[in-house]
Amino acid sequence: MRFDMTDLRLFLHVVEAASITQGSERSGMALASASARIRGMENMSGVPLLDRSARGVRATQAGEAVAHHARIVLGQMEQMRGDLQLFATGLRGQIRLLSGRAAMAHLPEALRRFLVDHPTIDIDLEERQSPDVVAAVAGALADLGIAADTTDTGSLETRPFKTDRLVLITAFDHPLAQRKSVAFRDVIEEPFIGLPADSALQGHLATHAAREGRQFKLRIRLHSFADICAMVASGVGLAIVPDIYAKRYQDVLPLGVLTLTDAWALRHLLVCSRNFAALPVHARHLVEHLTAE
Amino acid sequence: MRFDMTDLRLFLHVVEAASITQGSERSGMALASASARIRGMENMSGVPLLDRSARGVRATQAGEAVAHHARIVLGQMEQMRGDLQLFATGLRGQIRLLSGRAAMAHLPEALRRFLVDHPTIDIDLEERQSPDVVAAVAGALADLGIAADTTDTGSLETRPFKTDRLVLITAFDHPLAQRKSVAFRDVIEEPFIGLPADSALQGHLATHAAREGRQFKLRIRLHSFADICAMVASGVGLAIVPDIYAKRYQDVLPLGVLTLTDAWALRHLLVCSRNFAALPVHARHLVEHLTAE
DNA sequence: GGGAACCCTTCGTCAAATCCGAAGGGTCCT
DNA sequence: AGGACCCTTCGGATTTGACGAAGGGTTCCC
Repeated sequence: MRFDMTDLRLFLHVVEAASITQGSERSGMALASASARIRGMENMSGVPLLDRSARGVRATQAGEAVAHHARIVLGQMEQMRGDLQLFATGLRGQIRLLSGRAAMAHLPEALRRFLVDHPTIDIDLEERQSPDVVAAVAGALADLGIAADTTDTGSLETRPFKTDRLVLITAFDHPLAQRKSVAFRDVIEEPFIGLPADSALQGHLATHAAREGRQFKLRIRLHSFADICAMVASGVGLAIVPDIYAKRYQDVLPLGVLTLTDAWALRHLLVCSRNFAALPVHARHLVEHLTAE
Repeated sequence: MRFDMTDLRLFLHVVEAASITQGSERSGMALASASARIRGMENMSGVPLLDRSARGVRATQAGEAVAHHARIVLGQMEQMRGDLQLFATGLRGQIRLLSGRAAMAHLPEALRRFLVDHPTIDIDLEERQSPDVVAAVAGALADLGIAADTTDTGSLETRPFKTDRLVLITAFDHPLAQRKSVAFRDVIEEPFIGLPADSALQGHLATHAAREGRQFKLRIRLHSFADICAMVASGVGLAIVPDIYAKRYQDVLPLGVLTLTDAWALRHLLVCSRNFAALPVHARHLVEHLTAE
C-alpha cells in the first residue's frame, strides 16, 4: 500500500476541485490517467476515497484523512526543496535574530561556536525591547527571537534557552554585602540604580515594588549593565541585574552579590519563532544549537 | 526536482548504513539501481548529498537535511497507512479518554454532538485524579486526557479546552449571599464542605489557604458536587466549586453564588496527548471537536 | 609488493508502469 | 429530447526503472 507523490498531489487537486476532470487538469494529466490513479489508490487502501456523483466527486471520511496527510507530506517536500535550494546556490545562510536585553549577555558565547562550526551562515543579531522582539518575529521581520518568559509571546512557538537569575549587587563594603541572599521587600527602600524606564527588567521590578505597595527610589538610570555595575561599586546605590553580569564584573569591580529569594527572580529565557518546523535549515540548526545544552 | 518515496526510503537506508551497498540491500534493490537513484537525486537538487570514500559514504550537510525531511515524510505516510487501515477494516474507532473531576461536567455536552456526528466511534471515558490522567496518557494507557492547568502535564502536548471558574456557594439565606463576589482570604475562616483530601481541587484550595497562613475548616468531605451543593443549600457550610456545577444546581436548590476574585480561581482545562500529530484519525477528530469552540 | 576484500559507477538489456486519446455510458438541466 | 458534464474503460505508444555484469579505486593484510 504505497502512494506516490504524484498520487498525493493529484488527489489533493481532485478533492479541492471536487472533480476528477478539473483535478487532472491542475495536475497536468490526462483524465484517463487520473481516474486510473485514483482507482489504484482505492484498490490499494481497500476503501473508497471519493463519493462519485454526476456532478463531480466528494471526499469520503477516508478521503479526508488522505487529503490531510497529503497536505502535510507535500508541505514537507516543499520545505525540503527550499532547503536544498539554499545549499545548491551556495547561498550564505542569513538568520535574523532579535534578542531582549537580558539574553544578550548569553549570546556571544552561545553563538561563537555555532559560527565557527557553520562558516557559511551569517547571523544578523540585534537587541530590541522584549515586546518588540515578539512583534518582529510574529510579523516575520525576524526568523528567531529570544525573550524572557515574563513577556507575553502570544501565538509564537517557544523553546527554553537559558535560565536567568536576578541578583542584587552592592558596593563591596556595604553592610548587606555580608549576606548571601535577601528578599526584594527588605531592600526596596534603599537607593537604586536602574535601567531606562522602557526596559522590560525595570518594568518588571516596578511591578513587584508596586505589589508590595511601595516604590523604587532610583538615583540614576543608565543604559548599560557595565555602567550600572561600576556605579554600584563606587557606592552610589544598589542594583538588580542578571547574574551573568554580576559574575562578569565581580572579578574586576569591588561588588557584593546577593541572591534574590523572590520566586520571580528566576526568569526563563525563551527562543521563539512563528513555526520552528517551517524555518529554513540554517535557522533550524541554530535553534538546535541554542537549545542543546 | 521531485524526489520519490522510494528515493527517500533508499536515501535514509543508505545514510543509516553509511553505505550504498548495504543501503540498497535494506531497500531490497540492486546496487546499480540504488547508485543510479542517488545520482539522480543529486542531479535534481544540484548538490552532492553524500561524501564518497572507499570505506562507504557519509551524508553531507545537504544530505542531512534530506534525511531529516525524509524521516518526517515517511513517518507521515506510515501514519496515513494506519488511518486507512482503520477505515478499511471498518473498525469502530475506540478512543480512550480520561478526565479530571473538574472537566467531567463539561464532557457530556461536548461529547454528545461528536458521538452523533461520528456513529462509528466509541469513546471510553473515565474519571481519574488529575495526576493519574497525566500519567496514564504519558504511559499510553489512554489516548487523550483532560486536566486543569494546575496539574503539571510534564512532557505532554496540550491544547486549551475550556476555562473553568471557581465560585463560592452559600445557602440562599446566608449573609454573604447578598454580595456578588468575594476574596478567598475573607471567607477562609468560615466552615466549609469539601471534596476528599486526595482531589486536585481540594489540594489546590489547601495550598492557597496555607499561603495566607491559615487553614481550612472542613465540616465534612463529600465525593460528589451534587451532594456538596445540597449540603450547602441546607446551611451546613460554604463550598468552593466549579461554576458549571453552581449554575446547574442553583435553579433547583436555594443557593447563593459568588464569584471568587482571586486570580487562581480561573483555571484552564487542557486536552493533553503524548503527540497530537501521531494520534489515530478518530482521536484527532475528537481533539478538533473539543478545541473548536 | 601483491592479492583479497570492499565499495561505488557505468553500460546494455528488458520488463513493467504510466500516459494518452478515443470511445462508452451515466445524470442533470433546459 | 438534446446538450453539457462527468467518470470509466480500452488498446497502443512511451518512458521509467530495475537488473546483472563489468570496470576502476582504495584499504588492509599477509
